[in-house]
Amino acid sequence: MTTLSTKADDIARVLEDEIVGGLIPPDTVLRQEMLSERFDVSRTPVREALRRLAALGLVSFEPNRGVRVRSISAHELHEAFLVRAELEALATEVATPKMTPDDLAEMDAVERRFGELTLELRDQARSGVTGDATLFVEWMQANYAFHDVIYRVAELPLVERIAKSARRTFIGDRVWRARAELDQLYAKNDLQHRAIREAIGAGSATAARALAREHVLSSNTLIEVVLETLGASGREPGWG
Amino acid sequence: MTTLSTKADDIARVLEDEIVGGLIPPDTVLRQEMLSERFDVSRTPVREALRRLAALGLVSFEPNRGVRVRSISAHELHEAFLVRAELEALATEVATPKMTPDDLAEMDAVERRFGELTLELRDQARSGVTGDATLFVEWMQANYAFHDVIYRVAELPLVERIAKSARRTFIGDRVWRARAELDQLYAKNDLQHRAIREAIGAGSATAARALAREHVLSSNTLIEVVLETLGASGREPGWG
DNA sequence: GAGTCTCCTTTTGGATCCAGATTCGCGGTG
DNA sequence: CACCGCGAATCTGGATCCAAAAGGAGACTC
Repeated sequence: MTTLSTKADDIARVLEDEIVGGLIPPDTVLRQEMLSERFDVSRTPVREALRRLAALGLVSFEPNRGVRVRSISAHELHEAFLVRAELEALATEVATPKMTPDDLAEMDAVERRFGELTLELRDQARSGVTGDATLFVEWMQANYAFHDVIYRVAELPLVERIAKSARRTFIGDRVWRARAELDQLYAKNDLQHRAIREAIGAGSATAARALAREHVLSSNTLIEVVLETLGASGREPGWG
Repeated sequence: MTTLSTKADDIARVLEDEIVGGLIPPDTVLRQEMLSERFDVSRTPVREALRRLAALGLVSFEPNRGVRVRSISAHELHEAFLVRAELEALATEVATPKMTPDDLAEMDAVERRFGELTLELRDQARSGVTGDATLFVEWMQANYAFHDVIYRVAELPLVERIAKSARRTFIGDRVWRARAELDQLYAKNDLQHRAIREAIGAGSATAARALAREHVLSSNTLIEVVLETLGASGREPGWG
């Protein structure tokens, strides 16, 4: 039985998830000793993990002062959506002529699931229940699953990697708290998915491309509206 | 007097340049001790630097076996061009309405310089001189300088960062050896730059966008043709 | 003679140790 | 009372040390 992975990589993956998931909020200072105790290792692999996160742009080193979780500005969030819009448009265009009937069937299945979750989520949002975030997380994952089918068919690993890393700047937790205002986004996303699916089914790469681009861009505008209504919402640390 | 930068970052920057510049060829195994001797430090900062390079995708860790400089496949190179095409198109579109007369003047100056170098390079290519690569490097830098004006005006740091990182997969050294076959690329690049400049000057964001996209894509096809004619060209280590 | 087992060298991953930088509190000074 | 300087506590960056994994040469077996 070989190790197959190094501790630095394991730690990096965990921290990565926690940062992009909003569990570790922006501007948090990560103390090396704290992390080394938590993961029960020395500071050496911790620092290597932090270097990786720094290269990914998730944290920033301030020499002799510590590492800080980077906060995403509104501008950066906007840019991330622009990047995703272009790259998902590209992936959709490339994927369209490569779609097999099986792939289309998978898209339908994923989309059906997404549609169901959308309904549930809209119900919950309208009823004003401030329940847990699990439903939202599921919905988000189903949303991504739809796009992931496209990425898989497109066979553009580099594009996929970059787009997914741009996807991460979208802090789920922050937006989740405003889910009551997201009714429009839920409905529109669902409709746009169907439109993309139909364009792909019709074999129109250019239409599918345009729809994919608009889909991401419209998500962007809605998210920005929501964040604006939220204003400078307070944020609990929930960590440290 | 503070340090302002850490050794790991310094080392990472140097290695980064050497890898993207082709000075350290793909598939090279980087021995930690060798690097620590070279930079006169211990292996600790060396490994942190390597972690950063790994996160950037320039090297890959093989647990307990070492780090290897990643070789870019033809498919990856193609993808990198696709990404650049989309993102430079986006940046050009965004930059167009923001261009001031001063910016346009700078574009003209940079483009003039690029045109001169293009002529020189075509002369050298036709004369069959197998001189040093400095002229090619200058030409490449002038080429990038043109696009950099657009990036600066667009004010999309994230887009710029991603596009430039995609730019790096283009190993200058490898293509340089085929410069005699690149006469078309030289001429076409120059003409396309002018077309982009004119579209921006005319304030047509959509035209500029389309031209920028085609510009990058046509570079791609030409590069691929060249690499194909080169076939599986041998490569000297020149290192280690 | 080919294949395999063993031992030794090399190299990596991780732990521990040390020097320098930053922070903070405390007392002195105008 | 505000301000400056000094020293301890804290934390980072880097060096050194150690265990374990991979690789390779030689002996041993069939």
